Amino acid sequence: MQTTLASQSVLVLGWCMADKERDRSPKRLPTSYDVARHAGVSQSAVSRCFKPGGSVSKKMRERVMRSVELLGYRPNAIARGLITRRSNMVGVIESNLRYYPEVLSELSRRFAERNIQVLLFDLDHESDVTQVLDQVWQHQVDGVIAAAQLDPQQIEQFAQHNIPLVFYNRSYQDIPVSSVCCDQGEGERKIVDLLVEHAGHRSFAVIGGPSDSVVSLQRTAGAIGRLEALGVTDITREDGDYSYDSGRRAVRRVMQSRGSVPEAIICANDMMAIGVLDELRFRLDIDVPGEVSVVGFDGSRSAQWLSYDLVTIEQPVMSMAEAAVSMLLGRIDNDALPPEKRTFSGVLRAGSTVRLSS
Amino acid sequence: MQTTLASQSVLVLGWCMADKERDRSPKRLPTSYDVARHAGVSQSAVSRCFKPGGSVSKKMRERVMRSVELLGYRPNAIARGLITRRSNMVGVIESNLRYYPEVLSELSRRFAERNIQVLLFDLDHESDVTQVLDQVWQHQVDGVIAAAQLDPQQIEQFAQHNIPLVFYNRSYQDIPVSSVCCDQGEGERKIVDLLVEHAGHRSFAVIGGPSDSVVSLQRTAGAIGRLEALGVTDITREDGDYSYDSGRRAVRRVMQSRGSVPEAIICANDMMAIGVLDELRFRLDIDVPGEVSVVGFDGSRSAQWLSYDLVTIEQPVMSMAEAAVSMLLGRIDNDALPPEKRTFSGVLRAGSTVRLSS
DNA sequence: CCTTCGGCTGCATTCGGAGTCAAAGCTAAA
DNA sequence: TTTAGCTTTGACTCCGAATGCAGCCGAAGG
Repeated sequence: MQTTLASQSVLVLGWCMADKERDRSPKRLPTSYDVARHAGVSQSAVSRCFKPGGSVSKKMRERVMRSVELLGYRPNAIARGLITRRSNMVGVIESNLRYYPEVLSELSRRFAERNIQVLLFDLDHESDVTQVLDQVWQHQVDGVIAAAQLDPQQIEQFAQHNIPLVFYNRSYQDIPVSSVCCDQGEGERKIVDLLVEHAGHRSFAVIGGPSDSVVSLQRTAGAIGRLEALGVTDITREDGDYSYDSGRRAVRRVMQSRGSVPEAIICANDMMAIGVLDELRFRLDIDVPGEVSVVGFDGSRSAQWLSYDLVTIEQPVMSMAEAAVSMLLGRIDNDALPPEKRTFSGVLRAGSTVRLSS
Repeated sequence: MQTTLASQSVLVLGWCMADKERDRSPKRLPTSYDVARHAGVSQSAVSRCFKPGGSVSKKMRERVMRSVELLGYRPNAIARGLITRRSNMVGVIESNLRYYPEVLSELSRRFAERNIQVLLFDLDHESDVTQVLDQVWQHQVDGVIAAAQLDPQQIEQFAQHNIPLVFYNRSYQDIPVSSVCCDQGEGERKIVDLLVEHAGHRSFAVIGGPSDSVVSLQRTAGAIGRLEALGVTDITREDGDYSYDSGRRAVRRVMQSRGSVPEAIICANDMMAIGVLDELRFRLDIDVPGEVSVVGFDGSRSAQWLSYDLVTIEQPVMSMAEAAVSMLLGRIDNDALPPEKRTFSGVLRAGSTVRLSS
């Protein structure tokens, strides 16, 4: 239909008058050419008015801006992106959006402040990355923040495509790649020390997260490693999938397999810890912290709710998000910046789910 | 390594043959021209190979695809978008991301299935829309799902720009615009009927959400309207901001202002209801449901946790997300589709925070 | 053997803004 | 008044993929 319209207008207007009198179909946004024609200047001039520090006289700028206002012109980010090779979009790959909304929210806000848009890639499982990466390449994002596990080959692709990549809470020891992490192992060690040294516990259950989550592996490995280092041998291990329900189920299995309640239950995240708490209190009728201590990891909102008041490790989400954003933007502006790994310590949150021996 | 391959092949083929031997800087992604040259065909042919139903012979397709594999070519979505005027991106404007992650998660997943990317716009307050809209126009999204309030003028801009718009949980009675909603008023009526008719309550507190949230207004108006229709006059009103803490504070104010506990407290969302529950039980030492009934709205995950087991209205998030996505895509494919408003009923969730008189 | 028809293919153009370059305008000094 | 030196401006090209059109080729039919 556009074509029909176009040829009609050519017919009506005749060829001679305007050099390029393409018909702008009514619903089409005005382009820089439209503004230029309206203001009686060249397209380059319009473009320069939108470039910070562009060489334009005051008079020209005013004149152009008046037409811009009048026509409601907005520069077309797609066209700009094509020529500048900058889309002003970053990709955020996240696999547990529903459990960790704060992270995305913080990231998106900080990018928005800098006029950068977030293209969202939400994974069902961390293992689904492959299809998603294809989309990432196609959309020419300027950089990517990955809160999901990539394999070394995939990371290498980022280097080849020259797209900056910053991991959020995933670290790779052997690969030179930027990351912002909360020190999972250290956090678990703090927790174990508390449980063993201050609470005097000697029998444990460790409830891990999904097997494709490296963070979960690090947390459970950290906890178990420290327990063993302290000479604790009574450790029951069960896994969940980070969800509340899986925490409830896991604690049942713990009870079944060991026949009695351990002195402490260490969960790979808060959500499962909350499930464990509820199952213990409301289904198994076991008192926390009277009969068993329960701890989590994350420092999520709900951990602080009065019903739970969970002992956990708080990840400094704000600082981590800020770090991730500034690292990524730094690498977008200067692709010579070397990979950098930043690790934040989690903070032990006091709560009432651990029985401290007095 | 891919790049190495590419330049090698160029080297082998020699310079003379290609008319436009522009230097492809090493880290630059291969373009359709590179593929064309490598396969010894025209750029149009490459392009056609990526168009479903494109007119290409089997032999040609195989040949091109071999080069595509070898060079690691991926069509550039930006360039494509410029010429097709389709970015294959939709904008999602959301203001309460941290409270309602499921919605975004569901939307994003369903769009991803259809190979459409989500450009995220997260607002601090619903009132911040203006700046965000500018970004929306610039990025040439194909459509927008708005879980935030827009004013009529802003809605009109979507029409002018010919960008399909579907509201999620915001409705406008007088303006012809598409929306998917949960019937807030009906939900509250169900709740009030339960509290008045089955529980026999006659004194109420209503805790509303932030004043710039229309959904909150609809909910509180629905509740209060029904209460008055049933002849209830003892209604205390306080407002929060949807957060847990604001729920706790609000219930304190309720107690202060009326001096005693009402028979039931109706909250504009689950999060505040949970705050109310915790404050009542752990700070004010008031039994729920023994001394007061508490109800929420949303049907969020945490409402179902055993510690709360909240009576609430469950919004059919899956159906609503699916509806929103298909409505939007429908209007993107066919801009003649008229506005459509779809309303889903919420489902009353039984729980243990209401004392039913036997 | 020639024509016709349909399927493939390549050429050239298009999308909208950015940047290069040379020309034009302006100011100030000679 | 002239000229050097600077700022401002416009013409033109480019980014990378999609597509209308014309030409080409092969198969089938006369």
